[in-house]
Amino acid sequence: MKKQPPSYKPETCPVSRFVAILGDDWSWLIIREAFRGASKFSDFQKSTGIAKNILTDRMKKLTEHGIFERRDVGATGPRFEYFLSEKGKSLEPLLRNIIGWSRENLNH
Amino acid sequence: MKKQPPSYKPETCPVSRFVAILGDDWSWLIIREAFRGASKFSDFQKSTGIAKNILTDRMKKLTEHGIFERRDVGATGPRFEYFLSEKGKSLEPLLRNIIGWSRENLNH
DNA sequence: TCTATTTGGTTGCATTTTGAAACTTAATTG
DNA sequence: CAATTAAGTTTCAAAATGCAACCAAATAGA
Repeated sequence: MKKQPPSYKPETCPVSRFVAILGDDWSWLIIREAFRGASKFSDFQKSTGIAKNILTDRMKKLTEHGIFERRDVGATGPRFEYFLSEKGKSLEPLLRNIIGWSRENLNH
Repeated sequence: MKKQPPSYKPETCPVSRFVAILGDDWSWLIIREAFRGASKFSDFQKSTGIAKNILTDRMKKLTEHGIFERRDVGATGPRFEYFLSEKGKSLEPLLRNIIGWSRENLNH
């Protein structure tokens, strides 16, 4: 999404700001896993199947935007835990809506 | 999103099915424009700023998934109108949620 | 203490998707 | 029947994605 005409500049358009962060293939799956209890990098990586470099980018982006927080949990090896911030948790109703709409409208 | 482990196969995961269709940079902006009254190819193209070839792909995809319907409206030149199906209209609460969440949580 | 192990990443490169601009096609108006 | 209009297509460059191999920090165990 390179070009943005006046009506869709992130400064003035909530939908534009939304898709800039959550409008991709993986973020919602990552967030859903978090609600299910995932917290370690490897949790997300294994359960979603996302490539490691892409997961690194997404967690960084979501963390920068305050949806996740990254915490050091001293254990063997590098040891970080990603957990949903209050802002992240506030996505739960939206996630439920997505799941509900999908179940009703996207037949497999 | 190439690889999909068992727990995220579209057949069994509503979130996966959702992002496969609505998890991209443009679809929500297109849908929002439709709720605002856009209907012609050029309406969507001008108001969002999306490249024509990408818009072609998105409208095709959204139409194939029953969110838009394409109708011939005989006027000068090629003359199609894209309008939201019932399924498309059923996205309105979700769109409102997205806008609301974005306004409250994504500061510009 | 020294080494092996366990994460959580990076890097390099191939493949896919996106974007911009120019071009094409179909229909219609004058 | 030519000019116009709208909806695409095509071409090619640039960016994002995916995979596999590699690296690095920290602890556990000997």
